[in-house]
Amino acid sequence: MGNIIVAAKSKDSPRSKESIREDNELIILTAAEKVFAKHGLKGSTTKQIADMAELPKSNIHYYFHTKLNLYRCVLESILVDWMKAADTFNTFEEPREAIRYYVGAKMDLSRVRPFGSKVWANEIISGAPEMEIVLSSRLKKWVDSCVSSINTWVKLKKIVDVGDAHTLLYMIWATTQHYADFDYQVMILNNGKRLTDSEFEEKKQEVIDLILRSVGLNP
Amino acid sequence: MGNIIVAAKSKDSPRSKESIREDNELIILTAAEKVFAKHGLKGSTTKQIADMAELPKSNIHYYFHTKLNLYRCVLESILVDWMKAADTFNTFEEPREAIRYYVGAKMDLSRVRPFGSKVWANEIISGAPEMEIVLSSRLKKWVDSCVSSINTWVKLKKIVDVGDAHTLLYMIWATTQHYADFDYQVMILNNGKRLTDSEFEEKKQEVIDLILRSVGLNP
DNA sequence: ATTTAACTTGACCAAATGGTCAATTATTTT
DNA sequence: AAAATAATTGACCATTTGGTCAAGTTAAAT
Repeated sequence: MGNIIVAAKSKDSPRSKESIREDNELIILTAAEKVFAKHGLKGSTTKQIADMAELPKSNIHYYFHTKLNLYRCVLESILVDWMKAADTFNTFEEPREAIRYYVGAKMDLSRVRPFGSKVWANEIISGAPEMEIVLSSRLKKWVDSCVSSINTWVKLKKIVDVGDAHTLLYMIWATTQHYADFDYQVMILNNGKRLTDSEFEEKKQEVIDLILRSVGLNP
Repeated sequence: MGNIIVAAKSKDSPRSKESIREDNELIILTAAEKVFAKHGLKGSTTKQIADMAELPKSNIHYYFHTKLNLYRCVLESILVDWMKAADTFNTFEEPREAIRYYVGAKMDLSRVRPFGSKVWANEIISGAPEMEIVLSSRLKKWVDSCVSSINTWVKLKKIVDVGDAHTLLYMIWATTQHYADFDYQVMILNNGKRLTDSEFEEKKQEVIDLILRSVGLNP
């Protein structure tokens, strides 16, 4: 994420239609992610998104038809990154490594794409009216497999008995996403200064250690 | 919270002006809390709030003047409960009891007043435009004292060295508030059924145990 | 009983909003 | 080069919105 490189307009080398569409869709998606993160679906206006994207409002409608459709596209695009991080959980046999990498990946995501996390947070807080299906199918499935991994670790006495595995999972999600969703509060309580990269790395390690200890593993 | 008892209108016993105001303010605040929780400040309409309160829209403006003012009142009223729970943290000498009671109190709050938690979550996600002062004064002060308690425990070797005490605090906040803010997701992942009271008590205990272990305390 | 103050509410309004459309420009295809 | 397709954008519109107001009703004060 971050910077988007836009080819400078020039009479000499016209941009191809394909790249125009790709560029503009990305510009709009990025702008929309920011605006939706701050104001939610209903609170965001197409005008705001257009201004953020530095494009006329009609242009937004040309590429995404309706605000609701754009919103859904934003959510979907975030989900891609989210699922990548999710995969790391099941690629490690040992709980120490699985937790370490998964928590790390989720912390990184909070750092790199905070707006995306906020859009999803807003969506779920308001009852997931647009993404209920995703939650009850794709997410549910992943969570189930994750829960059974944790239960296996408990049975093999590799970690402490945590009761319902969901509780552990929620703690991981909540704690890591806190640094994205509530970044503003984190900043204020850090004496008004945004965490530097190295500070953030420290916190990441602290979170990993806390969670490892919470399941009885010595970091 | 929960049910609001409204005196039945009757020609025989007219309600006093004072109680009319008190009743209506509470009815409106409660309705607004629900609506703001679901749609955020900008996404909520005074009409929605009026409908939820079963009062004409003009009535909302009569009591609270503007939507923004009503929103601020809702946030303030939630803060009262929030600060009560916060007090429990500093009323115990020993970390085990302090954590146990504070986490328990926050979990109870998530259960009893989920809408309030969501309104605050929305406010902070969108950059705390209305409540920045509260965060950087009242909350900051409380957090500072809380951090020094934790640091003392570390020095006295009563708990493990957790690094930055804020990290522990954020984990507690995030995990407990998850059950309010993301209650819908919790429900979906609980096979579409809302947690029963006894299930919730189980989760509460699991959360407490996880957090105690995370600081090296045996539950 | 009468005056005063507080509560109630439908009608109304200016501003903002999501979305459409037709006219124009730019690229691609034939 | 001409026809066809895609991108751009200002003007426009119906609907929704926060908020006002004046006319009515109810309770309190004299």
